[in-house]
Amino acid sequence: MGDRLSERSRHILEAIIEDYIATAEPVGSRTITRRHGISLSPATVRNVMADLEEMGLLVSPHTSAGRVPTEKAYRLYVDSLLEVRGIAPEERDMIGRQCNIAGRDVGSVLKETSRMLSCLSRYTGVVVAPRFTTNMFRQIEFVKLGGRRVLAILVSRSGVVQNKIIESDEEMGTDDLVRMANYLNDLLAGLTIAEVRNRIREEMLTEKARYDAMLARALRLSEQTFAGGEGGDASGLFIEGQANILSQPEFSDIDRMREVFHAFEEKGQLLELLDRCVNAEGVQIFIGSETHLHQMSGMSLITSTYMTGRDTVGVLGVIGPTRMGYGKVIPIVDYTAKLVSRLLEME
Amino acid sequence: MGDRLSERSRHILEAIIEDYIATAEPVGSRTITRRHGISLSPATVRNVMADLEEMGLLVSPHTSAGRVPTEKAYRLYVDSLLEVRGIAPEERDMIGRQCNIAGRDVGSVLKETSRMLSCLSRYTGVVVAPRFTTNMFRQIEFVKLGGRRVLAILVSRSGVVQNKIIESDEEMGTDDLVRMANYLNDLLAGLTIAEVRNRIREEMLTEKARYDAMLARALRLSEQTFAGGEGGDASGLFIEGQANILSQPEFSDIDRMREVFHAFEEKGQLLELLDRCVNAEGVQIFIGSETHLHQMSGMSLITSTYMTGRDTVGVLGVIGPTRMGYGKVIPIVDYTAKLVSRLLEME
DNA sequence: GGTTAGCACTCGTTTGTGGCGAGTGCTAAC
DNA sequence: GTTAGCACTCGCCACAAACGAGTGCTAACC
Repeated sequence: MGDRLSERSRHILEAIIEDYIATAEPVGSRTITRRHGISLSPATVRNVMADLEEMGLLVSPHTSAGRVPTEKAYRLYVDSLLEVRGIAPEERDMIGRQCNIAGRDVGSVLKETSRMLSCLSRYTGVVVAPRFTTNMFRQIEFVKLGGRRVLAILVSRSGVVQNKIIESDEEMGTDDLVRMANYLNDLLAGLTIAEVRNRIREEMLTEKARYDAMLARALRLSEQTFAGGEGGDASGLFIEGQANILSQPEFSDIDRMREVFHAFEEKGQLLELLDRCVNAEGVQIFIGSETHLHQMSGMSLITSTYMTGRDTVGVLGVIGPTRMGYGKVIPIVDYTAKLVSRLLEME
Repeated sequence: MGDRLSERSRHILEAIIEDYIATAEPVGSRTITRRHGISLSPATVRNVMADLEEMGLLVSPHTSAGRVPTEKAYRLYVDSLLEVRGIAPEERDMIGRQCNIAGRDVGSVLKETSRMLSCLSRYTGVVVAPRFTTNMFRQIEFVKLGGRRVLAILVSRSGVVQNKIIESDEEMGTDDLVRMANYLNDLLAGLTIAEVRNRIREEMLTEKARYDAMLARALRLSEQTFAGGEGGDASGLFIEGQANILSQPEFSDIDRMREVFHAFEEKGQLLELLDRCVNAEGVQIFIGSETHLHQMSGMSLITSTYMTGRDTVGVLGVIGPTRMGYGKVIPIVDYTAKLVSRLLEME
């Protein structure tokens, strides 16, 4: 009854988990013996199962049902039982085929990636664009709209475009706007967006700005451009294939499902969770409550990071039930992340 | 038994529809008499109901249940029974509060509008951005990315921004790109995006273009920029509040719901339907099968058009069950469309 | 001592039955 | 034309019985 698992117990546990992943039904001792490799009697298996239950790796929904793996069991499974196969060739081909960037914008590529993740995994795909603020500044342009409205267009080093409509104090000519943009492009070259904000504030305090009206105006305009974070729409979270989770038997409960969809619509908390993944390199796995999101209970998240430049990093992954085909999904996420990195190399 | 409805029948039908909208339960003769204004015995009401059923305005799910309105009944209801009240002041305020455009981009405003529609109606909000191709050209800019990649940024008259990464044949300097953009901005001023495409093709055939390498390059670059329609991500359809339809009792059937969500994810067919609304001015209503989308059976759509300029027109609206609160939703859609038009006036 | 056959037991699921009640259609009286 | 009365239909619910998958325990086996 030690905490160490015997080879046999591990084997049985693995069989149970894989059976449960495949069928979504509690697994009985009988079923296991019929399955591959295990030539023991049901009674023996039952003994082992009782042990596993005591260790907190299995639970039975009720006395006369089979056993179901706990989160702890899944954790053990992905950490030491599961050996990840490489990605299937046909999957690799499909990912490759999706990926040509010419004629598209970064946003649409990321959205398409999310869709592809959902399509291959049969769960829900998520892609988070790199935080705009950690991006390098590349270029700013101003376009005159009607009246005092000016459209500011911001391009980051990694080719992500943001635009904002700005209500300026006074009407400005097209020439003025071009000159301002040139000035700002010089001033802000090579900074991150976060640094840009500080730089603008500093610059506003200089003598030069105080006496040159045009300069002051340029700075005021840019201040508004860089104000207020990511800006609405560009929350940069692409969730695709939500409908896939409707097929999962664990979500036949309508209230449960509403909760999940609400979490998807809110995006805020999910984004927070995914943002935390930025720091860890490589594939990360959150099982059930490990996400610390109660709306996501019963769900797992597999993520990996991708890069669009030396140090601009985004996150992509797959959300599915804890009873997820980890062995299949992990290589998909891994390979996709690497491919997207290659694709968006922009420096 | 004439096809003409008596005043009394109309009154009863209206009561049935409104009761059913409120409760989602088949309505019995008894219930009706208890409701407002009708002081007849249940037996009389039953006679009337039998007539209405024969006219195809009501059906009963089974013999001992009440009656349920048919699509035909809803159509009659919105056409001649329902008198649309103005929008409630608190709703108007909420819409007004959402709407400031400064510091945001057109896309995020539209997305927010969709969210607001869903929030007020408690159904699902949809907003279609104006077709990019019917938009007037305002400005083009090129930004040099790494290697031979160029980022093309396209601004339409109405302030909508599109960007595309282009793989050019040869590496180009920043100065070249600026010069090209200037040339193209002159060339294409005042055309619609659709006209722009033809103009580029014409221009490529002129003597001038044949002997001026820079010009030819500019044209090739712009050709790629304008190729291939709306470009991926910017399908320009914003659907928000999908989770709201989960609360509707008619979608307690999980398969039914999966179908609806699939339709939302595909977007293609829905977009087609909404595109057709562009031509009709004012509020339009599609009830059930009138949408001609079988995935949308049992659902209704209320739309209105909005403008972002003299002749760039988009569509917004609400999707809900046929058993929708038409009286409440119609003014919301109407008012929102007018407000968005005012907000996005850009000329 | 680990393994296994046998067996009583548990408990969710399915099936069947009867009563209840909402609602109808019909008929006859007002 | 309207209404009361009444028999009838049919979904829904509660309860009970039969079923069966699966368990835990015990005793025998190698």
